[in-house]
Amino acid sequence: MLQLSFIRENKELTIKGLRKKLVKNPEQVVDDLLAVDSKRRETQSLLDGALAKSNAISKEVGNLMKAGKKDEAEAVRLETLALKGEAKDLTDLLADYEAKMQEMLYQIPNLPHESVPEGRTPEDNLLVFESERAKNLPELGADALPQWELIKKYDIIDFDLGIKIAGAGFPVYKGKGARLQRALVNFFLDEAQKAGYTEIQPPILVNEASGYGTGQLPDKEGQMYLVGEEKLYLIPTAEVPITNLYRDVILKADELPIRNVGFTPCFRREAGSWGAHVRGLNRLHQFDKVEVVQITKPEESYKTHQIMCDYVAYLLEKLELPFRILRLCGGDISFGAALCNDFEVYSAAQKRWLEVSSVSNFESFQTNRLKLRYKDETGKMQLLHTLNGSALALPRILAALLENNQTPTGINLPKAIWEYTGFEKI
RNA sequence: GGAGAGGUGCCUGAGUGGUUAAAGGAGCAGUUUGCUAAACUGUCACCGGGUAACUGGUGCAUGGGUUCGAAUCCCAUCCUCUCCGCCA
Repeated sequence: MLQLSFIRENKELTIKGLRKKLVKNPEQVVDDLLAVDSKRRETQSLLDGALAKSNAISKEVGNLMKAGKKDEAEAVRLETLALKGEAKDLTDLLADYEAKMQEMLYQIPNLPHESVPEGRTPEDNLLVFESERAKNLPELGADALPQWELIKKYDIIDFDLGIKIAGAGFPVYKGKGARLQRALVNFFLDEAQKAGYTEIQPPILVNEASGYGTGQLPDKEGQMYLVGEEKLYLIPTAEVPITNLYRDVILKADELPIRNVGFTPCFRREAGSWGAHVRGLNRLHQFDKVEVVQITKPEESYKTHQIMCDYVAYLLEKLELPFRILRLCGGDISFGAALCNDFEVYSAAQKRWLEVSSVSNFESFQTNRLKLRYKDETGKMQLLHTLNGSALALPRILAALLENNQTPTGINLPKAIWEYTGFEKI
């Protein structure tokens, strides 16, 4: 959620940013918001005056009662009836304006960073980096198998069993498949720890307030699983619980930056997004992911974003995967992000690029909802910045590893994870 | 699931209708100091008004209600803890 004071003071900048994010009629959106805001403030002033008067009268009644002047107190008491009605009306009016403003603010996306390219579709995303392996893509020959065939051939993941016990999109990992997945998780967690992140094991169900805190609600209501009668949501990413640990928190400057990493399963309904390219591991309702989350001072967040991107790139190099980095354009970047770099690995049998990580800077968009702040050097309360990124999402990494490393005699795993798998080959 | 207790600021914790989020502690800042300690002073958040000093309002789990006036009384909801039961 954008800060109202920012919009008020930077109207043109806001409109420009919203236009880049392809918001329709940004002038109208901002004007409507500011109109409600100005009425709200006007109403608040009137209400404050009425309440101040009423407080004074109450005090007077109290004093008269204490002094034993009961009749005078009674007379003053009668005077307040009109005032009371007025205050009630103003209170209701103010509540209306506040609710309306809140609703409008929730609908407004974050403003994109200046380095975000203009654009509408994924084709408009900007290629910012290609790894050496990406410049020299592996050629597998005509008989190369896509991941869904390899999975069957080596019997490491069973989709039919998943359908039997849960439904499509819930794979069952078996034998070396399960072991490989666990090995990758441990590899990612150990690397993150070496890079300075603290490991967190959060709940994977969260309440409504947490959904609002990180911005999944109300924007993506239908994309999360709602569980039971408790109104709890299955998390779509560890970002949600790990960032919400800091909801309603005022941090001290010396506690910053916060660097957390968490491994969780992630659940996504993916309503309406099933199509031709979602076979096998490409899109799932449940998948595992290791997520890194940082909370920084505002002036450090872009430097941190770069560090996080470098870290993800380092992991992909260790896994010997060809990858590229795309800077998402205004039309493709998510609702709450100011800047987002997508990491894609090349899956050589499908001959497709698969997104395995998004590293985003939310600036103060989440912390404004979370009320996550710190006192800066001058003693002023300031919203912090949040960033997060996958490091990494498992299924597509698995897909690329299987496809790119297939040989007639088996699948050769990258050296970096041998000590975790206990085998070098599937 | 049964019974009970409770939710007040960063923490402890008083407060059963009348100025006040008491009081203490922690942390931080300032003063003092050769240094440290001690002492003293200041220090909750949010929304308004004001260039500013300052000032109005709101907040005692949440939402309603009663009252001139609510932390305090009433209703509903949420959460936590204890004991019993069940149980990974």
